[in-house]
Amino acid sequence: MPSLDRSVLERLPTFRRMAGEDIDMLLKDAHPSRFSKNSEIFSQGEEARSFFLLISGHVRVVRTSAQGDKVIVRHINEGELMGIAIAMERAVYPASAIAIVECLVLNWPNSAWPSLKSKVPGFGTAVYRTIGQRFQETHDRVLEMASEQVEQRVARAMLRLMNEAGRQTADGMEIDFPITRQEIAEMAGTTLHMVSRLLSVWKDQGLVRGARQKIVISNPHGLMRVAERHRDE
Amino acid sequence: MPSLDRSVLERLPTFRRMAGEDIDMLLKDAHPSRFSKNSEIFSQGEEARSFFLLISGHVRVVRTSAQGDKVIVRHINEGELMGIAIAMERAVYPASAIAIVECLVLNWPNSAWPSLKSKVPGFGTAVYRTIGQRFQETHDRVLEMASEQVEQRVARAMLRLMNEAGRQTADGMEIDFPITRQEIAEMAGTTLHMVSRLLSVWKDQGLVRGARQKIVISNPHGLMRVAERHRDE
DNA sequence: TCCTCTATTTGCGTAGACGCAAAGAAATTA
DNA sequence: TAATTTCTTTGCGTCTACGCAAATAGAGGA
Repeated sequence: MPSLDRSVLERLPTFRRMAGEDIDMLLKDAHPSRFSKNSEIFSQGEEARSFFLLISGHVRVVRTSAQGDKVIVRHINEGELMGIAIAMERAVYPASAIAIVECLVLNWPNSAWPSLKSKVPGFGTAVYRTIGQRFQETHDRVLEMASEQVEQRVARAMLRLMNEAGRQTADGMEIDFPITRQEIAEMAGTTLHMVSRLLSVWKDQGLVRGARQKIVISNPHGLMRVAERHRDE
Repeated sequence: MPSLDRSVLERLPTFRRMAGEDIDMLLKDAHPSRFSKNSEIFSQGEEARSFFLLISGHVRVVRTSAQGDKVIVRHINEGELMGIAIAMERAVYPASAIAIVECLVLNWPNSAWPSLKSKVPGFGTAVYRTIGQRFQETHDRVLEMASEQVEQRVARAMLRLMNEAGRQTADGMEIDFPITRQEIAEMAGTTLHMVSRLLSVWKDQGLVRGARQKIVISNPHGLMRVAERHRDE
C-alpha cells in the first residue's frame, strides 16, 4: 500500500509528464523512509539493494579513496534520484550518501527495477536521462580539475551550489543547507585554507557573504566573472 | 544485408553470451565503415545520429572546454562501444572521437536503438553496464585529480594505457598505438614538460623505455608502486 | 641527401597552492 | 556561566608544478 499520495510525485519535474496510473504503479513498490541529519542513506562499497528518490531535504554524495581522500561527488536535491546503481548493472554503491538535513526519501527495492522499467517506460527514460546529465557533469568536472586554477574551481563549486540549492534572500542567494569550508574544498579539490582565503577576498569585493556553515552569494554575476577568468587575463 | 559475419561479434566479450539470432538481429541494422588515421568518427557538440562499436583499431575520445583546454576522456579499444549518447537520452555527442590508427567501426543509426534494446535484451544490458563502468572510472578520475600529485597521476595514466592497450614484447609492455607526451599530459591533467621529466626519471630507474610516440613499460610493478606512493611516504 | 616539421628533453625562474601552526569566533555541552 | 568542541581565519615558509625558452633528435618529404 503506498503511504504517499500521487501529488507528491506529480509536483516533481521528472514525473510531471507521467500518467496518473503510472505514478500509482511506481508508488505501489515504493516505501518512504526518514533519515535524520548526518545519517547515512547508503554506503560506498555496500551491496546495492535499493534505489531512492529524495522527497525533501538535501543529501551529500561522497566518494572516498583507498588512501582516505574524499570528494563530494554531488548534492542531491528535492525530487532527484540517487543510488541508481541497478540501472547501470552495478552490484555495489560507488559512493556514500549522507543526509545533510532531516530527509524524507522514497525507496524502491532493486527487485522492482526490471518491471518498473518495462511497465513504466517514462521512468526508465527519466533514470537514463539523469545518468546522462550526471555523466556529462562529471566529465566537465574532470576537465575543470585538469585545466583550471583553484580560484576558478572554487568559484564554480559555489555557483553549482547556488544553482542547485540557492534560495533568494535579502542579501542574495543563500545556500539552503549548512556547508563548511572543508566541504567546499572537497567539492573543488583543494584545502579548506584556500577556500577560506578566497572567501575572504570575495567578501572584501562584495561578491559573497559568509558565516559559520553558511554561504550567501551577493553578486552571482561577479562570481561568474571570476569563474570564467582564464589564466592569462 | 549485413556485410559482416557473426563471428566478428562472437569473439568479443560483450557479445560472447548472446544467441546467434540476436547477433544477427544486431548486424542487420549495422553497417561497417572505415576511418583513416587521425580522422574524426564523431564530433563534440554534433547531433548524435549513430552509435558505434570499434571492431579494430584504437580511438581517442577527447573533450574540449570553451577555453580550448583538452582532456583525453578515454581510449576505446577493439570490441568496445562508443558514442552511445542515445542510451542516456543525449541529443549531442559530449566529446569527439578520433581514430588513432586506421579503424574498422560498426555503426548503428540511433533510430535502431529502441527496438534493439527491447528485442535484444542482452544488448541493452551490455550498453548500460558499459556506461556504469565508465561512470565509475570517471569518478575515480575526479578523485585522483583532486587528491593526487602529478607524478602519481601520470603513473596511473600509463598503467591505464597498459591495461587497455598493452602488448607484451621483449622489452616489456608496449602501448599498442602511437602516443605523444602531450597526449599523456592530457590524460593526466598536466603539461608535456612534466611528463617528459617524469619519463626521464623513470627511464633512469629502469621502469619505462620511451621513444618518439612510443612507450614501453619495462617494470609494471615498479610503476604501480610509484602510482600508489602517497604524499607522505 | 638535405630540409622541414614535429616531438622530446632539459634548464631556469616564478608563482600558485599547500602544510603547518596559532589565534579567533561561534556553537554545544556540562 | 564556564568549558569544550568545531569551524574559520590568517600568517609564514616551502615546494610542486608551470611557463618560457632553447637545444636536441627523429621522421618524412622534396
